[in-house]
Amino acid sequence: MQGRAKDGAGQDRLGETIAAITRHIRTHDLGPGDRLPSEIEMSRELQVSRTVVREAFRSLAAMRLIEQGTGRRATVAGLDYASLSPLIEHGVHTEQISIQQIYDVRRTIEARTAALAAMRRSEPQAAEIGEHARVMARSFDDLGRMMEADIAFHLAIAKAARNPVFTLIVGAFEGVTRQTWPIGWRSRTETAQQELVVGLHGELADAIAAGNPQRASELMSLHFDESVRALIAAGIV
Amino acid sequence: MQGRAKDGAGQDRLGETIAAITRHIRTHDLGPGDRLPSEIEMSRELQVSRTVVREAFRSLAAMRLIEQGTGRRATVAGLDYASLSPLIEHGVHTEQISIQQIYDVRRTIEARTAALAAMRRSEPQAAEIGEHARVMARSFDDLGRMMEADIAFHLAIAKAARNPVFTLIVGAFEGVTRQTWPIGWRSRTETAQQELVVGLHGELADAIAAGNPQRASELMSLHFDESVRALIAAGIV
DNA sequence: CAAGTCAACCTGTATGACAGGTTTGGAAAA
DNA sequence: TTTTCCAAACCTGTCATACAGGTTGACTTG
Repeated sequence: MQGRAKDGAGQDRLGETIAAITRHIRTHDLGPGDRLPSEIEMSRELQVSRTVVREAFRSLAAMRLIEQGTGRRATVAGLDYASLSPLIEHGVHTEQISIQQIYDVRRTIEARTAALAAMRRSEPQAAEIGEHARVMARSFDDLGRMMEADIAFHLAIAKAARNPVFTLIVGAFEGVTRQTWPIGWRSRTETAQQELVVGLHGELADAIAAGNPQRASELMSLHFDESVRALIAAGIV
Repeated sequence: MQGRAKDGAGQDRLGETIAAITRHIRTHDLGPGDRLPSEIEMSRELQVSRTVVREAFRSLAAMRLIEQGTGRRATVAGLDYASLSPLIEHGVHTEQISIQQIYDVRRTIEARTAALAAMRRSEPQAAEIGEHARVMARSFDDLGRMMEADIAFHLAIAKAARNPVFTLIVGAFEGVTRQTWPIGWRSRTETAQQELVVGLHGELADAIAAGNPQRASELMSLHFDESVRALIAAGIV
């Protein structure tokens, strides 16, 4: 064991190793799918044990900057909101975030994605959005399917907005939505209310297909107003 | 070694351990600052090696759901956007996100935080926002200080909006901002342009202090319009 | 009762080992 | 020559053990 760390630099081996890996990605100009050095290679290069390198890789994998798999080299990851959902859920479970606060953010973001989608959506995207709305309309007997169609609907709109950051944010709320959706639905006791919600999705899909950003944005805002009312009616704060 | 995993469940020890830890937090109703079991305790309980438990803890720490420190038990973490900045930076470096896309998201979000801040800010918060604007106004000779004041200004507004999710999102862009701010500033070659930008911050602070959400929102939008023009002038896409 | 001390506990890191998945070069077959 | 197939080399996942150094809490001492 020779002078490994302590040579002027700090002694935060893990942090430095994480930095070294991200630096490697940048300096080698790696993109999604490109392979990273093996753990042993990296440990030799940085003069730290494989243990530290492993924890560094794991940390990056947890943030979804890289992807790992048994026997396979780690690869640079594409953008993925999977690491955001747990963060939001954690905030909600520990009562640092309220559901209403999430809805306020979603209204703000999704009014914009709806407008952008109306301007930028491709034909297949418009079709997909419409299809999700239609699935919802015929899933009154299968709420699980309706919920998934609802989530897919909003995500498809975000994707049609052609700005991955919006997709990231909308996706971040997916986990929480899956947990609160049934509550919100059940709170809409009148059939008329339920049909209104589903109908709103259809109109929104039409506005986006018709390329009417103003109306799309308005409908999305209406949708969230209604949702917040439903949640309040269900006693959710 | 007796029947550890493989007993009906899957064999993804790491994933299961992570799930077990988050479950522990939920079932014991732990909040920020509360201590988690030690690694050895956890490994005995889940019948996995300390190695796996360590990697699980590390993964959660990377997502900032828990906090670790040498010799100390891991504790549940408060909401923190520190894990989001690297994600956004990764997206930018790998060219999956453009700076303009980030600005579009920021405009959307921050027009709303400005309006909310105008409605909800406390007196100290209004004072803090104003102070950041004033620091900017007298830092033409120290761009590092001006940049930090600018970043702090926007974050203070997000906090004054009293919705932690907005703070999370605004904070997520901090890292990227720190890398692109100087470029944007330099592209404003005319002194008049530079004074306009700084002046806008002052007016925004005033609108928030005066409790004028409409104007605060408008000013924030103007600010981002100007910023995008500056970035385009600098050749940033 | 306050301050200081120490033992028990805990995390960070290193090393070595091995199971089982993945890659890859080259041999064998077409 | 090209394609197919296979075994060796390589790689990650997990376990066990060891020890340095930070933290904590209880016990001792003033």
